[in-house]
Amino acid sequence: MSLIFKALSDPTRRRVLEMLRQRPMSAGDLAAAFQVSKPTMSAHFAVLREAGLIASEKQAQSVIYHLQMSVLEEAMLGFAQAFGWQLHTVSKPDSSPD
Amino acid sequence: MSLIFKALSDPTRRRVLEMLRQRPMSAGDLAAAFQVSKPTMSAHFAVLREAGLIASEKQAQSVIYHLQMSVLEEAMLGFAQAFGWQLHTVSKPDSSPD
DNA sequence: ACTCTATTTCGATATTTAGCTAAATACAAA
DNA sequence: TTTGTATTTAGCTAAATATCGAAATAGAGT
Repeated sequence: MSLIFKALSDPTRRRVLEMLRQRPMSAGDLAAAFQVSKPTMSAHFAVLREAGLIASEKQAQSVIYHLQMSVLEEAMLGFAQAFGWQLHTVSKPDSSPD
Repeated sequence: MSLIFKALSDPTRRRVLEMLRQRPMSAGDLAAAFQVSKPTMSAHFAVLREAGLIASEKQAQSVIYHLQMSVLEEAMLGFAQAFGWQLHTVSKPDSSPD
């Protein structure tokens, strides 16, 4: 729980999660969306990975990250419960029409 | 949002919030529930206060802290929304019968 | 075997954090 | 006004974090 909240305490990392909610993305594509250096972004990815919030697969030269929605959801669920709230899924974001 | 998640990233501070969900408590009573020194607890209170999660009134010698439930709730609500969840209040804890 | 691209690791520095003890403050009470 | 109780501030250390540029690694393509 601490690792997850720590990961969420940085706005860059929260935005990464929101971006990954739309679709999986490569480290480079994600990094391009922010002002900081790639090594810094790589460190942010590591924090998110260690919290279990994202996972990656290698694809050719690229590393593709994707959100581990269930981990985020269970953490929020547990926390919400402790404060007398209930959490439920409303919708997934639109996927691009094909 | 960052201040709130930062505040929540420490287990001591999360437990303080849970205790204050039951009832307002003095700094000393709260501190007595943990192993760490009172100055350390005071620093934790400061972090929670700066995040807006708790507030205090002076009462004689004591400082009574209470949870700012609405701040916590709005933060969670906003975050939940960004991930397609909905949050709603289920119950308040039992107050002592009189 | 090179070379290019993508990403991470390394090494450095600066800042923040959590913890402590000792000292200061605030207020009550004697 | 001195004493006692509650809490915070000050000053410190050790550990963790965020950031960078440079170097290392991994794969693909030539």
